[in-house]
Amino acid sequence: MTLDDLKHAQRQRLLFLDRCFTWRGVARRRDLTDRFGISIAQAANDFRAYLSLITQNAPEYDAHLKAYVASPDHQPIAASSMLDVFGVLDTASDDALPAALPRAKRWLEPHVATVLYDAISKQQKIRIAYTSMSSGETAPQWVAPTRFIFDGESIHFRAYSYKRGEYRNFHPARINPEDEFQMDELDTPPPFDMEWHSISTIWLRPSARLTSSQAAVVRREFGFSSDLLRIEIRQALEFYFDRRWGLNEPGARLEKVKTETTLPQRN
Amino acid sequence: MTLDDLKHAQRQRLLFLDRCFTWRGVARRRDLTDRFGISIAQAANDFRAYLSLITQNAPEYDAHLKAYVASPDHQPIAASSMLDVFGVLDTASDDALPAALPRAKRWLEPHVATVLYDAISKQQKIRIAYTSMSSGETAPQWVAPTRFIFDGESIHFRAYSYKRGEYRNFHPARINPEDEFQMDELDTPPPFDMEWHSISTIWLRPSARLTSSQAAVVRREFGFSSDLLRIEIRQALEFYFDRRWGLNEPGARLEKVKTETTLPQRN
DNA sequence: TTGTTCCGTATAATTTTTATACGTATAATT
DNA sequence: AATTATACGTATAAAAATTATACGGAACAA
Repeated sequence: MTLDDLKHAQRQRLLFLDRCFTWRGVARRRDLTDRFGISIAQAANDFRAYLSLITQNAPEYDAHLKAYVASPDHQPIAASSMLDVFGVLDTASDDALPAALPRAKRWLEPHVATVLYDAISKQQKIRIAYTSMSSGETAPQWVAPTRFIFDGESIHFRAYSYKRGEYRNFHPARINPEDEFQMDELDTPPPFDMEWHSISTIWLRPSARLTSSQAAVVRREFGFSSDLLRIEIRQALEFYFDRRWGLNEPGARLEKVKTETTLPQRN
Repeated sequence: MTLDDLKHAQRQRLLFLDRCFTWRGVARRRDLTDRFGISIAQAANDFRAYLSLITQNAPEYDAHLKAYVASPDHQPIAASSMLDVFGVLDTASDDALPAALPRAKRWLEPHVATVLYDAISKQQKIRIAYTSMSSGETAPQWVAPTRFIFDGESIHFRAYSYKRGEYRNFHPARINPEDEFQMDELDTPPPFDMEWHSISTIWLRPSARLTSSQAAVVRREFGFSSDLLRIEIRQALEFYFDRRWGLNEPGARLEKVKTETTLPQRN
């Protein structure tokens, strides 16, 4: 049996169990009943199902701890994001304030989102009143949105700008939400989005001013042991990269070595 | 009936539906069957359940679109994170590269995490070989970890440092993972963590150099209409705030007006 | 018109989950 | 040493959730 044979709900529970074993090292039926509101009988079931998936280095029950303990060589069955990991490690505090830093609540107007989603779905162009952050002016323009993008903080969208004659990344917050959002058929399909389909490969290394033991920490933190860390990204998103990775900050611990861009294979 | 009366699995599905209506403006049974692997009969069930929760401005079926369409005044039944919103807006691309910017894969050694989790659970002190980023030196020290914290990028932990005689935030990547991690009972319970239980209130405003229409965009983006944006945060996490919110970056659009700290009420 | 694709409903069959009872092991308490 | 509490396990019947299936309606395209 594999994870894919399970129903979505149980798969979520086994993935949670997997994260408990990987990051906490221990798990109890209680963890499942608390998180998912299932009965202890079902939780026992889930443990059995999880253990049947693990062939090597399976967790074992420790009667003294009254808990299952992961093997020191435990291999997770799925990768987890840092947020998932924190969800498992955070000792549920009942306090008002969480142990996580609040992120900026970059707000997206639901109405603006639905209008853009509509234009993308129907492949139509739309008239928006867009405020330039360089000039501060707000002017209407026609754009043909193609998709939403995410820079890790807020949601942007990619669209063909008739004003500029090229694809650009737009920020929904700069659209006047009171506007009427006129929509219309495309007269001619917008061109191929070369930047979107090109791949930029960015090579990074620990900042040169770091000592070798500091550089070792940086390698550990970013999970690479070779000389350089290699990141692949759509060229259209490269603009957001430096800020997202904090490369321009005073104490930056990584620095860019080089960037290569590969054009798409057109068939 | 309310959301809380439902089983976890169905609640997740209704929350997903809610996000579809809020951010896409439309939803179909197909969306549920694709995402959760349920049958269309069950998806129809879920729609009925969702609609029974909505008393005002409920979505209605549009026979032309062959989809349920949210009312223009649709009120979401739950808040969503930007990541949740993007999960709904991202038009599932089969491409190799996603439409989201990769975030730095801040790596956490599972073994280090389990050892720290163990020390926190058992309320013991632990000896770690910790590399200072200022001096670059690696030296052993005893700490009493109390909890994990999350700055949005990577996971840290808070611990009482016997070397410094105070609580500090530590970074797991700076611990030498090859170490033996000696553990021991606390001889005396560590003191009250004043910084953790104090609340800092930070007031922000659109950067002074912005025009009024640019400032309006910033207010829209951060979701406030009053003069100042007020953020509450644990004092212990204040250190991470400026970087997380990009206040020190050249083009920062928000600036700090003032910070007030409230000490905890001791009973 | 026909076929397709959405939506809906209803029923029986199947699967998942719960409730319950009972047994074992460990540790703390009496 | 016996008792209690709390973990764990198993097994069974009952309840709930979900599926499979059939059938009907509306919109739309060929």
